[in-house]
Amino acid sequence: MSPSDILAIEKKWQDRWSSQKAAFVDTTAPDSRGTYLLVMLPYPSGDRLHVGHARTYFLTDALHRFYRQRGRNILCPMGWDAFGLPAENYAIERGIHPRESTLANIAAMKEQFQNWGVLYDWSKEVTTCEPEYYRWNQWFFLKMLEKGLAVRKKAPVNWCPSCETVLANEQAEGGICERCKNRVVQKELEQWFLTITKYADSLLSGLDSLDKWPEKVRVMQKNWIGRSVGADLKFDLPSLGESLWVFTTRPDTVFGVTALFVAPEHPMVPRLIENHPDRAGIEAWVSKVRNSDRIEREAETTEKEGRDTGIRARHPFTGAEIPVWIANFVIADYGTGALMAVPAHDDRDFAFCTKYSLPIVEVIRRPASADSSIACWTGEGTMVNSGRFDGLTSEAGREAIANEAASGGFGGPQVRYRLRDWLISRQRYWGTPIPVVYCDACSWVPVPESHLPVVLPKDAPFTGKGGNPLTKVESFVKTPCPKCGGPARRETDTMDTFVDSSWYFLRYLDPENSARPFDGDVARRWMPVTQYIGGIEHAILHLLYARFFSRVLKDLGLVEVEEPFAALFNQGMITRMSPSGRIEKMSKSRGNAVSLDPLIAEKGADTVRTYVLFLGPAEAEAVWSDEGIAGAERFLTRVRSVAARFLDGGTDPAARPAVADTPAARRRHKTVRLVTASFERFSFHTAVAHLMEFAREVADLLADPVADPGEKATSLRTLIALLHPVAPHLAEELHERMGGTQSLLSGSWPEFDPALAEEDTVVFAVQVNGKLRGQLTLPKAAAESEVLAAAEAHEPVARWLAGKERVKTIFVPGRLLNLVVR
RNA sequence: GCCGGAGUGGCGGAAUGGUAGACGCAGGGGACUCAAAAUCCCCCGGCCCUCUGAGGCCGUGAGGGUUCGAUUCCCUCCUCCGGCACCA
Repeated sequence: MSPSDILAIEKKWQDRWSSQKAAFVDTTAPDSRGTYLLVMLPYPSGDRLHVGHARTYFLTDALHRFYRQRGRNILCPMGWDAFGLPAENYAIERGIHPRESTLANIAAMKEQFQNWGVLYDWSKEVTTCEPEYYRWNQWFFLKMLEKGLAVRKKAPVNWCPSCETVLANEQAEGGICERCKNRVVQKELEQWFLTITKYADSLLSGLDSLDKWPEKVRVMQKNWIGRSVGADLKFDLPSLGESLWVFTTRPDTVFGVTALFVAPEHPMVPRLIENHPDRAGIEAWVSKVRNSDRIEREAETTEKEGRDTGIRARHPFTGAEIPVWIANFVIADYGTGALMAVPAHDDRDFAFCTKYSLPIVEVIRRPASADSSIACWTGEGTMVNSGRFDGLTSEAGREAIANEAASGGFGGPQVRYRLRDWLISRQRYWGTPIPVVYCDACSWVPVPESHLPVVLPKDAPFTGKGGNPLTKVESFVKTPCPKCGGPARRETDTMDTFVDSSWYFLRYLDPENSARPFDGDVARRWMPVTQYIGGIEHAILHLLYARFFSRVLKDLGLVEVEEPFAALFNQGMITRMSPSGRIEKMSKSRGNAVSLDPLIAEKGADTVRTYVLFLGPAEAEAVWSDEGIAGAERFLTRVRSVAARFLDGGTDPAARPAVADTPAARRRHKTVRLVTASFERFSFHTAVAHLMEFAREVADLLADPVADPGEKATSLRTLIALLHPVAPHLAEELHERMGGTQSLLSGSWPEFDPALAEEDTVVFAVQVNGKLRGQLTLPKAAAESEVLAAAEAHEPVARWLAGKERVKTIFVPGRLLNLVVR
């Protein structure tokens, strides 16, 4: 068959699947329910999708088709994460409006999906940059405002000078902008936040129920949430008539406190230094620290620095006077932004106090077994120099001190999280307008629900200068105050695009709904998502936000489930040798991407799909090799020629086997069992391997002139049906030529008989002292005595038994006999 | 540093307590062909042997352990990859 024939057949089936709406599911029908298979929605980028991207879609499609063949009612939708910075930057560079380029990209990607033969229920398509979608972002925002879950507050935030916007904590990990990889700087700004921290405990404990999520992702989320158990303690500042709160995980070391450290951003800093003789010098130092970039400031290697405020605090237990310092390493928005320094038992405090010659007091005696050369003991031990607490273990001490603080009214047990509130304001055009109006008289006022959507104005000056183009669209900015009717200004910040992806899977279920974001009853029947598939890069960001949204929606009474994704699968990335000589993630910018379109035009989508699935375990990284595809190509060619030979031979394609139990039937049943199990455990590469093996067996069977015609036809039909998830075009075509009148997509998966799926004769391994000494072909059901008799009569085994005393015999039915001799 | 994951032929990998290397790539040999391509068949971890065999020994990062039997379970170590990292 020529390449053009192959492509023509692929086109024929693609057209047929799409015209017959093969993937359509009526989710809104009163009793509809089923399996929800979801793949992370793509960002419609201007670059065409390459091989590295395709893996997710191919394996999702294989599952989708497999489950359809097995008769499940399965929903697999697709949509577009259409807001985002690249489109806006493109507008600045090329003068093409983001909407225009985005819609063009969507059309191009959709065509690619069509050419790959991947099936989606396009009637559910969601495009997040459309007002019909983002109006519900605005609606959720208003609901969250009502509930106090959306708040405007001043906080230290990450500002990316290159993207000219603030970023959420999750999007500025390690002080690097997640998008452009530039360094971010700290700024103190008033911004909109979603109070994800209110759900910290629920987000953490919910992880335990996600037993079908990769352990890795759960651990990453757990660490990100960062729950710490300890105590809050109050230190009075008698000279100011105020007090300073600290959080510590080690209340047992409280008697070793020799200083308090506050963050340069701490609100009390101005008061602490107002009477300091070198106030100007300290202020200069504070602002220098505050303006430094995060990566520099948070690096562990950064030199610890501080300034003594001159203010003294009173130790709540000893009454001692201890100095209050401003320290550069104290993080403002963690805990209380202040901490108690215990240099004897904390490495950081030790480094700081040594540098500034602050006293070091040991209050935890290390266990006798511990290394005595370590200057700063941060482990557990026994309390000493701690008054009446002496002798307590660290563990008991933590509780005792915290309780003492509680009863004394100067603190108590406390749990703190590393997680920060989700900063959603973005000073960019291409996003969901935040539905708020600023009025001189009324402060900020929410846009009334009835005025939604606040539509993003089409015309905006994309100059790349002077920040957000939205601020320059007067017709958008100027608006009457919804409360007093006076002149007011609209909020020009837009929402983080992760808001869009936090609930799109709910909109898929009911995309036409114009009265509500989605129907609650539909959501009740289709949530949670049965299987979610996507890249590990979203382990924290998207998956955490979506889990947060689900909780909020549950509290709003819109959904019933707290966890939106029952099972998660992260496919491994595809790598390839770069021009630099390294094996790297496939990407256009690294110059190692393999374009899909030409490859498909040359070899057909089925071949590319088969090879990509065959590369290796789907969850592991896979190295692409240009030569390897030959194997997939040969395999499909063999299937074609085997089928052609059969069809030319004039045997009835619908024939059934005359006898149920034949060696060929056993191989067939076994293959069905193996391939079914492989798909069930996402082992696509072994599924293909079993199919390759079976294709050879079928070829041999068809070449056998005396074989049962019914067996031949059935084996070939089985091969075709099993091949469908991997190479659907070829499978559908051969199925049709074999007389199939209905698509393989509906309920065509072959059943297997467990009794026939096992070989009836097997090769028994005979071991002597655990070493293989012979192989005996015997009935699978052979009893121990039969195998033993055969083994003893078997010369190579007998040789090892001669003159030895038999100590023990281990028999594994159907597998092996091990004779232990002395 | 802490937390995950992984180390198996020339290469991708299979086998999760029971015959290590399924399936495929690359390589070698053969058939077909005037020839080539394609296709088909065979071989393909290393070493050893005057019993060339239904032969022996070694072999799944290294070392130890449990077991009749370990790629698989346990301990120690090495290497690589990923994540987090001044969060008190």
